[in-house]
Amino acid sequence: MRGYRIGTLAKAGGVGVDTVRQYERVGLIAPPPRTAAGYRRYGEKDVGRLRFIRRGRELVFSLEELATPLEMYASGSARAADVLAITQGKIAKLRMRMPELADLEPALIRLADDCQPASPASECPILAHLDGLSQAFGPELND
Amino acid sequence: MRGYRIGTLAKAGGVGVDTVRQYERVGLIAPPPRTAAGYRRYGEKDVGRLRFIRRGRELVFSLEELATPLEMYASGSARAADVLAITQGKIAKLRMRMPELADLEPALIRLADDCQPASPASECPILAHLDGLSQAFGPELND
DNA sequence: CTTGACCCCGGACTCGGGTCCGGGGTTCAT
DNA sequence: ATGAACCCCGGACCCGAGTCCGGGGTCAAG
Repeated sequence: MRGYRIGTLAKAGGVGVDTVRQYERVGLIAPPPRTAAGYRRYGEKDVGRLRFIRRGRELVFSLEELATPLEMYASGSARAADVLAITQGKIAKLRMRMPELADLEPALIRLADDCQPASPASECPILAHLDGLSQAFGPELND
Repeated sequence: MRGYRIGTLAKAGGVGVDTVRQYERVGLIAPPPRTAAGYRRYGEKDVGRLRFIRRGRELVFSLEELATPLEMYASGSARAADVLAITQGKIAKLRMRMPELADLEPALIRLADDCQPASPASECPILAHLDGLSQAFGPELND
């Protein structure tokens, strides 16, 4: 019998069997054809799709965010303009977050380098910096 | 009476009142002193701390991940080495994710530019690319 | 001295994303 | 033809991170 069954697919995609079924439930993966006995049978494309989802999850994307384009693709009905809009929204979000992440890494590295491993935490520059973040914003709130 | 009360703090930190209390519950923010009437009274440091948490949340960090360094700081007991270890772990994680994000953005932009907004989704290059991700991995699983 | 805005608390609820359970069928190699 | 390994299903359960509720106290201004 041709194709993957759910366990094989799950392994290939790096997720659990339950997770695959979950994805099907929420509509992220189309209900596959079944064998006579009712077993799900998946193809090569499903492996790719599953990997894509997992990859997306590992980054920033919610299942819902992944669902929309996949869904549109499945029903050949959606217009590309819609996809474009979604994509641009995603880009905007990434734009906002990326520099913060980019800033963070070297800062952490520098701080880690400065660390005197034996000293008490109260002298740790990482923590000092962490605390220092409270500056740079100047609120004048007082009740 | 000196200091912020919870509503003011929440506003300053850009979160809800309930969220502040939630953070206190889970130990991310120390229980502040209270007025005679039982109102929480916060200081400048708390504003910074709250902002730090929110900032962290907006990126990739879970509350738990944020808790550890904050906690260590609170109890001056922790050794800087521990903080260093945590920080380096974080850096490693960022290293893994950053390039993926960095790759993603221009790819999305390029694809968006290519989009013919009026065409059916089946011709959308974004979706094509999405589907194309299934290549680049070559599994030889078959049962 | 009332009104409205604020605060207290604990517990319940939501939502997303899984993960586990249990009773039962299928497949396949030995 | 029997046991291990796999699959079915639905529903229960879990966790993180909030968010809402409801009954009650506080406080300042009009």
